[in-house]
Amino acid sequence: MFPHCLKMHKKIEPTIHDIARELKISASTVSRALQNNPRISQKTREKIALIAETMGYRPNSMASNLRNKKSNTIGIVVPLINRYFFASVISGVEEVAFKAGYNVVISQSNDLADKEISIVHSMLANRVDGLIISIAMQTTTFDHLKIFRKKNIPLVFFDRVVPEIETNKIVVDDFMGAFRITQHLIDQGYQRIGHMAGPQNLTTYQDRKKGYMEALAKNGVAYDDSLVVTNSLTLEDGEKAAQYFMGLPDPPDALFCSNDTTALSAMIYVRDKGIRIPEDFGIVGFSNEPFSRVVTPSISTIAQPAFLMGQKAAELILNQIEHKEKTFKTLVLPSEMILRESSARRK
Amino acid sequence: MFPHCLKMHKKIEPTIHDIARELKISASTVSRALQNNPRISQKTREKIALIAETMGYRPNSMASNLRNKKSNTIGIVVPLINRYFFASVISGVEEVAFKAGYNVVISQSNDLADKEISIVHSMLANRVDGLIISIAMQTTTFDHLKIFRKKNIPLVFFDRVVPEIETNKIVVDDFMGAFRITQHLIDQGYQRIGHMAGPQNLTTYQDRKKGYMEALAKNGVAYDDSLVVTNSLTLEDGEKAAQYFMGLPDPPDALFCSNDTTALSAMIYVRDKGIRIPEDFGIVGFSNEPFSRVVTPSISTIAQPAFLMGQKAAELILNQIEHKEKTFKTLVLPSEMILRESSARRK
DNA sequence: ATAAAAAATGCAATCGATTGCACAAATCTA
DNA sequence: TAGATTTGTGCAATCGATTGCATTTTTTAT
Repeated sequence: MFPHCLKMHKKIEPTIHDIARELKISASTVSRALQNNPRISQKTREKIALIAETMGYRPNSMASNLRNKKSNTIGIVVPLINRYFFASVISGVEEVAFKAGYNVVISQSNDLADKEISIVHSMLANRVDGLIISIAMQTTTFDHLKIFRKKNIPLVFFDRVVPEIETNKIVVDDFMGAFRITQHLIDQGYQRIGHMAGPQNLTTYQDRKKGYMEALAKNGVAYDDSLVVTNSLTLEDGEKAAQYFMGLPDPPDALFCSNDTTALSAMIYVRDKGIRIPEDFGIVGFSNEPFSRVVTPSISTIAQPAFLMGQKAAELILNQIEHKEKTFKTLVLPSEMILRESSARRK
Repeated sequence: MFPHCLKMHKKIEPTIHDIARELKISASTVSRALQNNPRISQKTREKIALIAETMGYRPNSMASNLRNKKSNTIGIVVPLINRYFFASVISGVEEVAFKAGYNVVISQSNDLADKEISIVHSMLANRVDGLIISIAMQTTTFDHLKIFRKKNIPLVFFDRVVPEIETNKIVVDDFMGAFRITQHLIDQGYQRIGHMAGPQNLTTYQDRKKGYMEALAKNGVAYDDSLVVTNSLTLEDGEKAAQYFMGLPDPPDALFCSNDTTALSAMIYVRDKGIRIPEDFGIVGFSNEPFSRVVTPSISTIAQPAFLMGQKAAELILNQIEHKEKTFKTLVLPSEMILRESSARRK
């Protein structure tokens, strides 16, 4: 209505057209100059850069995203942001993505399938250039993820992967980690080793259980179903399971828990029963939570390179986005066994 | 070139124009129908919804963002994503933002001023509708944040705020928390209480120190500069400081640390010297890190409602974005004192 | 049946950056 | 110096959704 009013609203962002008008040239030239297109002479480029600077010009990424059909955004979906493992992965993704000029949009499923589906659809609508995801415990259908394959949008699974979808995946060597730490318990002289297993719809927990079973088998120990409890691996689950184990007629003398949380609560339960750890009872966990190192006794566990996992996930997805990499890999990152007090029976 | 080829590339996303063509109506009508604009008849609206559904239409948010000059995105910048406190805040922000239909883009400054500035500029270029930030330890200039005030882009500080910038802020009652926990130490009969202070350019750590000093003053205890160490509050800093304290001719018999990390490392140092905690030496921290509850002895500390803080931050920024709220508040969330073993001298 | 009012739809410009192609200017060649 | 190159700029369409205004269609009133 009153075009001159624009002068009053200093907050209005300058565009390439404003720069063009200022210099009495065309917007195309400005656009090209700002991209350092060699077709524009050095002289004009400098002139334009100067004006852009003084006007406080910042390219409107919504406009260029639209034109380029590229959002420069990577989506990441995790069950819960404030879980150390996931936060570390996110941290790794962010680091690599930021350096490459990408934004990271984040969402959490709270381990609920419905929320996950809703999030993923929202990411699709927002035209993320790629999605990095660790699926929710609850998730059992995968149509929302198959869309990515159909539409050829880069997709990377980490940690909790979907076997039936062919795409890039990054996992930790759960099997090997579980195998080695179970072997470690055996080496320490523990005889009856129980296992706290996680939801068996997730391959990670399947593999941990398999590793446990394999170690037993390798050592000629018969598998005993009563020594395996499957639950959701919460603090409470750990305590309940410990109660079950210690109530058995022939209780175990060691426990391999599928995460550190349950290892901790089980440990506290056992200790409060007056049983000495590690002398009378050994406990090991999985994941190397920050607390595992500092509790007493400190908990032996398997460290997963979470930050590295995030970096690798970002690299993989950037490769797909920018180099149109077509082949899919499954990266298996080595896990690291960290031996601490909770299982150190033999010095 | 070969328009019919489009049929081969099923991956091409349908637009409102495709829907319009299909129904031989105009794109405007489709657009309005999809927004449930009452100007479009019920009949056509249903027809359009049906076709949109079968074509798998998803609005291109880049296009509507451009047109509406709104990104539907909230930026959040934290020093480090995988720190429990920050991860919890992010989690809270995400929850509220997602429900309101906003995306959350995340970045970490690694406590580096330069990276923070770079991130903030990138968020500006990406036209976030608002920014939630906890500044880096290193940050000492604030031009990159003042831009938001100038351009009238909603900005919310949390935890680590900038006093000189007038905007919405959310902090925990650091002063009160520090005061109460110092008072607690005094009540437990500790006589010489040291303080491990954090970087004094951050108000949070200033306030914690002030609370400590106030508690001493209230109880007629003279402030002793040699009992205060200021550092960056890392694990190593905590150990070094503990070493310093215990080497004093007249060492303290209790320590109020500005975070749990240093409380832990100091505690380990002191304990390893054969000093009994809490009998001979009391230690309290700040932040209620997950490990504080499970270490031995467990650490008394001040809990900050991180998740709530994130929710409130999101609510504040959404209010500014959507209701153009002009007035600024500073929300002071109550901190909670959590008493545990490390300071429980008197039963 | 007809004018007037109301309802439904379409046209065309817009948001800001990008880019193929055309055109103009500068430089070079003979 | 005319003609051929090379170099530098501009025009106008495009990306997909939105919206003020105009136009068409339907409904209501007379």
